[in-house]
Amino acid sequence: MNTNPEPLNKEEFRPPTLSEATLLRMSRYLNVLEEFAEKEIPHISTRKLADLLGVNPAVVKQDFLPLQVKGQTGVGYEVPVLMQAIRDVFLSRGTLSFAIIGFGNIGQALANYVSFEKQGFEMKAIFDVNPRFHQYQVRGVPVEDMEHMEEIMKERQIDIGLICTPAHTAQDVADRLVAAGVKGIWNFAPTELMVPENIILVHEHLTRGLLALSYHIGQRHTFKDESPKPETQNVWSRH
Amino acid sequence: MNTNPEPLNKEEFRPPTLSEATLLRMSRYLNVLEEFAEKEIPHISTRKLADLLGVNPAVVKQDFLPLQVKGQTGVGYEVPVLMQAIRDVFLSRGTLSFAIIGFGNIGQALANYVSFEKQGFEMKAIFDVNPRFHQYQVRGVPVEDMEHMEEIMKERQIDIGLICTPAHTAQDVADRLVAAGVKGIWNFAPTELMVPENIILVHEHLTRGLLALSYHIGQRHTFKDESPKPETQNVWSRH
DNA sequence: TAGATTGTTAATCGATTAACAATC
DNA sequence: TAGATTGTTAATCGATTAACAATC
Repeated sequence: MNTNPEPLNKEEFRPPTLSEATLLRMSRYLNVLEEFAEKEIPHISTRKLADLLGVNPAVVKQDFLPLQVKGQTGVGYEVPVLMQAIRDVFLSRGTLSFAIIGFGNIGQALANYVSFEKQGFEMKAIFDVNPRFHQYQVRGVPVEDMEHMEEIMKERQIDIGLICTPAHTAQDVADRLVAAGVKGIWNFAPTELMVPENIILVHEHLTRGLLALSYHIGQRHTFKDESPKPETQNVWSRH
Repeated sequence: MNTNPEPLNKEEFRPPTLSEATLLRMSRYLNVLEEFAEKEIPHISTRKLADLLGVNPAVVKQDFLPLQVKGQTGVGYEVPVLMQAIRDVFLSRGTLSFAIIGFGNIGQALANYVSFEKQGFEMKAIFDVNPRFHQYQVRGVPVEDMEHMEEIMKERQIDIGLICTPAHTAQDVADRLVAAGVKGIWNFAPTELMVPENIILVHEHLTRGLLALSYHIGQRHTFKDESPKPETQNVWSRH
């Protein structure tokens, strides 16, 4: 991408460029660190983290390389310090606000999903075309009609839109979210979307899980079974 | 991986080994193909598919390499044929049944998520510890107490368990699912799990999306802006 | 034919893994 | 000290991309 080796001479903090694989692991590290913090376990090593996620310890070390954090040789990392360092990478710009579009099954589940708040994200609006939902509210946020969505979202300066509508209206909603000035879109509808270059688009591929499961089960029960299967001795591990 | 070039002499169909990245794209191809089938568009090319997903056409060609399907030079693939070929990779062993454990927000959303049925998966049970849910049912499937979960699941020969409980009980549920004889687990709780080698475990990392969004928005609005945006002219003086 | 696309091989790129000196 | 772990460099591996002959 960047071929000419320009010297890095600005030393102010800048979040490093992370691959999608690293980003995924980072969110998993954060889950683990939150558990450890709750249990007041003071330290954690790359080895431990790797064991928990089922990855090679070297990958954890590589992930931490660009972080603004120092571990203690022979001991590991301080849980709160490491946790903060990872959060800083993600939330360097402060907290973000979001709106949910579509108050169907998934929309309702996400509106009630408190983990988002715990991570510092604020739900500022919920929209649905169906009038029967307009009487509802979730933790103080009412379900509103979609007619004035753009104005409402601009007014409340909402950063992210969560598309929870059926697939055939998702592109339409995406266009309106762009018009409403969002910086990013999180798409839960099982369809591909077109958005301008400057909009961050994250797709939640819910059927991927089902298909991956089906594929791997098919693989295992067709071919792995050929060899051992004395109840496989239950070797517990992460994978 | 396989260095010695052993001749492929069994020509019965065997699903090829697919990477996680390929598996994810496969599920996206399927989404697109279903849309095209609905609109009765007869053909699709790797170029078109690549454009829709935002990937390089070469990656699509590579993904299709192990598929049991032939495209027409100069035309592309027949939509129904390609769709079936992809489904065959995933569902080679027939349909799978699943149970939902935990009838909270996410559990309810998944129980009502009809796409699973459309893909040929059958919901055979729903469990929750809370008695107030035991009066409910979703499309004929009642919410049952967790006490006899293992027996019920064995009896109904359920293949997959969807963990939709809070994080702190997820490992416990996983252990019981293993005891109940599932082949795979789909974990929606934000925690890492230990399961035996022979159990397929798929993790749905719901906070990943939020963090990825936050990270990319931070990146873009901090550094991409450096070029245009007149306020950020910022001539950096070295010292 | 001209234009488009498949299907494959080889080249490139990036991510994972191994290895180990430094250090608590 | 002995044992454990960090932090980094180099090697390996696998996935993506490029290129192009074959073909409709």
